Amino acid sequence: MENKKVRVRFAPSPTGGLHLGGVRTVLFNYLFAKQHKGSFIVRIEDTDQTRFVEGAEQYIFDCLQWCGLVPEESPVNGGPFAPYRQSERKEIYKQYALKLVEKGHAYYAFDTPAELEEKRKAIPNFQYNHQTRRQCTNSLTLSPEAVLEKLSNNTPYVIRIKMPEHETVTCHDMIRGTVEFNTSLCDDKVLLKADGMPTYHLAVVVDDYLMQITHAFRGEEWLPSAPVHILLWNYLFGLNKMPQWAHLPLILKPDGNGKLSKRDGERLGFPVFAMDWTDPATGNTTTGFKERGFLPEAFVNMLAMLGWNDGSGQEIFSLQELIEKFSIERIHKGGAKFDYEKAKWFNHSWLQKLPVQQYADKVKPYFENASINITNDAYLYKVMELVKERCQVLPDFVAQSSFFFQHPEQIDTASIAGKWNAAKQQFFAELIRTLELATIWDAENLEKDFKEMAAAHQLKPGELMLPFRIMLVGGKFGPHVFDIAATIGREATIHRIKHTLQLMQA
RNA sequence: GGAGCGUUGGUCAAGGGGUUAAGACGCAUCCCUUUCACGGAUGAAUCACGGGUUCGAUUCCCGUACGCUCUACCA
Repeated sequence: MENKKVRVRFAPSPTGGLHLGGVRTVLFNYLFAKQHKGSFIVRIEDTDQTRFVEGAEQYIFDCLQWCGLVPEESPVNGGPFAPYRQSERKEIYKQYALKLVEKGHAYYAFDTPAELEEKRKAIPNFQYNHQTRRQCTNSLTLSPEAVLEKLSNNTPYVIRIKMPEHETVTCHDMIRGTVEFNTSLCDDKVLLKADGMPTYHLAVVVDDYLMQITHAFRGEEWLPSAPVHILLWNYLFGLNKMPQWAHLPLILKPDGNGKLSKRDGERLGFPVFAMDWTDPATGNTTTGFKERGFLPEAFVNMLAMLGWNDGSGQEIFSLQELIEKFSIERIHKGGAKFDYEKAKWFNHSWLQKLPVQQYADKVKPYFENASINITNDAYLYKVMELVKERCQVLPDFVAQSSFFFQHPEQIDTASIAGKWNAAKQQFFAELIRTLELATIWDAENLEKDFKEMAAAHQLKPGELMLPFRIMLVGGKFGPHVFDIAATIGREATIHRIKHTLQLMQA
C-alpha cells in the first residue's frame, strides 16, 4: 500500500451547480495527489437516471478548469481506466452484485417501492434490516424455486446487502481516527437497483477498486454509510486493498447551523456555486464566485482555509504553496461556518498581490457591461494600479474608476455647495488658465501649481481639494486627486472644472 | 426514535496539563491621509456544562447538554 502510486478521485453527481463544499473536496484531493506525485481523477457518478441534468457534467469541468484543478483522468480526457462515467460502466457492477449473492452477502429483494412505502408508513422508523427482512419478499424468505421463477419471468428486483448481525466494523479515518459501527444497527442497503444500475454504495467500491484509488476523500455526510462500503470491500476485494478514508468536515451556513446550501446564498446574498449555473428546467441562474468577480486564486485559497491551516498563522497561499504544505493531520474535525466577508478579504488580498496585467482581462467584461469601452490596455493598467486597493471584487473596479474613462455622470455638488463662494469660483476659473499653460503634466507639478495658486488667493488648499475632487470624480472617493488629474489629462481636467463651475453658478 | 460525528471570542482559528489563551476577518474608537481606501494602534473569550485524575486543567478521563450528518431502488 505504502509504495503504491497515490490515486485519488473526485466523484460528483452531475445534477446541478458545483457547490463550495464540492470544490473544497476537489481541492483537498488535488493537493494530496500533487503533493505525493500522484494522480487526480474525476469520475462521474451518474447512476441515477432520474436525476440527469443536461449540461451539468460539462459545467463541472468548466468549474475545475476555472479553479485550475484539472484532473489527469476523466471522461473528457480519458485515461487507462476508462470509461469514467458510471452510466457507461453499468455492465460491470452487476457481476459483483451477483458474486455477493453467491457468497451469501447479498440477496434478491422483490418488494415494490409501493410496498416499502406502505411499511414505512405503517411501522414507525421502518428499516430494511436483519429483523425486518424476514417479513419481506426476498430470496431469504422465498423458496429457491420461487426466486428462480420470479427471476425468469422478469419480476423487477433489487439486490440488497445482507448486513451481518453483531459484528463491529471499524473505519480508520485519516481525520477522525477510529470509528466503530455495530452492523446490527445498519440496514440492508440496496446495491443494485431495479433498472440494473448500481447505487452509490456498490459503484463507489467497485470503481475505487478497479481504478486503484488509494485515498478516498468525501464529505462527512458519508460517514454513516462507511460500514456498508467497508463490508463490501471486505467481501469483494479484501480490506488490504481498500483506500484510506478521509471524511471532510462540512461547510456550514453563516447564520444558525447546518450545511451551507444554495438557498442560503440566495437568502443572504452571496454565491455558493463556483460559477454561474443555469438550471435547464427552470431557466433560473444561480450566481457563482467567478461571475461575482472572484479570482480563482482567491477562491481556492479561501476554500483551503475553511477547515485547514498550516499552524503558522499564514493565510494567503498560492496553489503551489498549498501543495507543498497541505497535510491531512491538520484538517479540522468540526464544520466551519462560511463567512462571505472573509471570502472578500481573500479576494482583496489577491487583487493586491497579483500584477494587474494578470487579471485586467477579467475586469474588462464588467466595464463592457457598464458601456465603458476600454481601448488602451496601458491606460487600464495604470488606472487599476491606482484604484485596486479600494476593490474587493472585480466589478468594484468599474465603480472605483469609471471617471477615468468618462466624465462623471453625477456631480455631487451638494457636498461643496455649503461652503462655496465667489473666491473659490474665481480660484478655479483662474486654475483653468494655469492648467492650460502648465508645461509638465504630472501629479507633482500639478499639486505644486495648485498650492501656489491657493496661497496667492489666500485660500487654504484644504478648502479647495474637496471641490476639485468633486469636479473630477463626481463624488467623495477615489485616489489622490492630483494623480487623477495627471492621469485623465489636461483636456478632461479642464473640461470637468468648467462643467462644475457652471453647475455652481446656476 | 436510532446511529455516527462535532463543540476555544460574532466568524475562521493557534495552542494542548502551569501562557497575559496567538493571529486573521468583521465590529468599535483613535492615528495617518485636506475624500475613500490602504497602513498603524487600541478594545472586547471566566476555552459548552458537570464530575473526576492531578500540586495544577482550556488541554487527560467519564458523563450531560447542545448542534449537525445519516437513517431512499439520491448521491
